[in-house]
Amino acid sequence: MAQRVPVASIQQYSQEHLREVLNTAGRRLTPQREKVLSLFQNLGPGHHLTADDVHHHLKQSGKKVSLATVYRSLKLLVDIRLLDEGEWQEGLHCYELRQGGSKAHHHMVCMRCGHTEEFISEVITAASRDVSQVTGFELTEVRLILRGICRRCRQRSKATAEALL
Amino acid sequence: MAQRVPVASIQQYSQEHLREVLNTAGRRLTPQREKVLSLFQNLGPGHHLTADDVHHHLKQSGKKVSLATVYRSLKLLVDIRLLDEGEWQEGLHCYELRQGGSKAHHHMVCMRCGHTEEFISEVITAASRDVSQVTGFELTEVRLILRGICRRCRQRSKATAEALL
DNA sequence: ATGCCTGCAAAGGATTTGCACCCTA
DNA sequence: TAGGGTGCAAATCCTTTGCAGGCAT
Repeated sequence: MAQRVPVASIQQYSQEHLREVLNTAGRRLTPQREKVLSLFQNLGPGHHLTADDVHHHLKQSGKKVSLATVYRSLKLLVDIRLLDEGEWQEGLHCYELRQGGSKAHHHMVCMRCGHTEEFISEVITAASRDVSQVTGFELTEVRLILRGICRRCRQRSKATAEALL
Repeated sequence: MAQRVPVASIQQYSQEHLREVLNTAGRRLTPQREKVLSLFQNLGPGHHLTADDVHHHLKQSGKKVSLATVYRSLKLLVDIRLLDEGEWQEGLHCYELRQGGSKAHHHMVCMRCGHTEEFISEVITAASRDVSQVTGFELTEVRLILRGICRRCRQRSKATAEALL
């Protein structure tokens, strides 16, 4: 297991990384963009937020960023590959902090409570690479979503069923 | 390989299946719903259409079904599990005929031309089951999307690059 | 200073919904 | 005949965009 790096460092690093990447592209590091990125960093990896979630979180923290700007920043951060975007729950476009390395992590979404777990599978990654290679496909992204009912919800419904007997 | 069943039979079967399922649920088989389902059946499996695509296709065939009804029918057909819904291309909700069996088929989408290939991987299916089992997750659906550049587009851009020399 | 960014509000696109009429079961 | 379905248009929801002023570089 990789050692956990202090949050402060991660933030520091990405803040600089962000400024650098932006400036190189002739774009700017603004307080708004910083706030959006910080939100994800403070929550830590594994959190999936919609644009609206981000807007609300920031508003509650007293950090005002307009919704339009939230949308613009999220898109930007995805371009820069600091965030990932996906529709894990039907109809909900969410963003999450991009995991440090090249590890493709996958999602397991509970259709009852919406809880999302992440996992990594070397087998699946390898299989994806194989399929791509055979097809002459240049693989950029592997995205796997398992949908179903999580353990907690299964136990809950089991308990409910028993109570009805 | 399973023997290929004549299209007519499939249609026949699903038409009846559709009526049966609907009636059982106190709902009705209408010409509109039939037209929407037929469109997918006539195109055959592997076609991904948006609600708007369906609307246009039907209009061109002289079969008028209002867009609102197309939306309502698509949702219904997904509920009945005759169609599958997915966002394979960013921001495009598409529908496709649900493959007969329990085989989870996956998608490989070219980010340049939008072409979509399908494939089946026993390895990935098995790995998904394993992960679910370990986590106590009741698996309902496995959805894998590989994004990248298809062979044709790679060759095309290679040719273009050479022409520029 | 320059011109990229922001906030606001309006525009836009996709999907849903209310309602009066229609038609299947 | 009853009540689910349809078409139409209006309403919603989510996201993008135009514009005037603001602020990094």
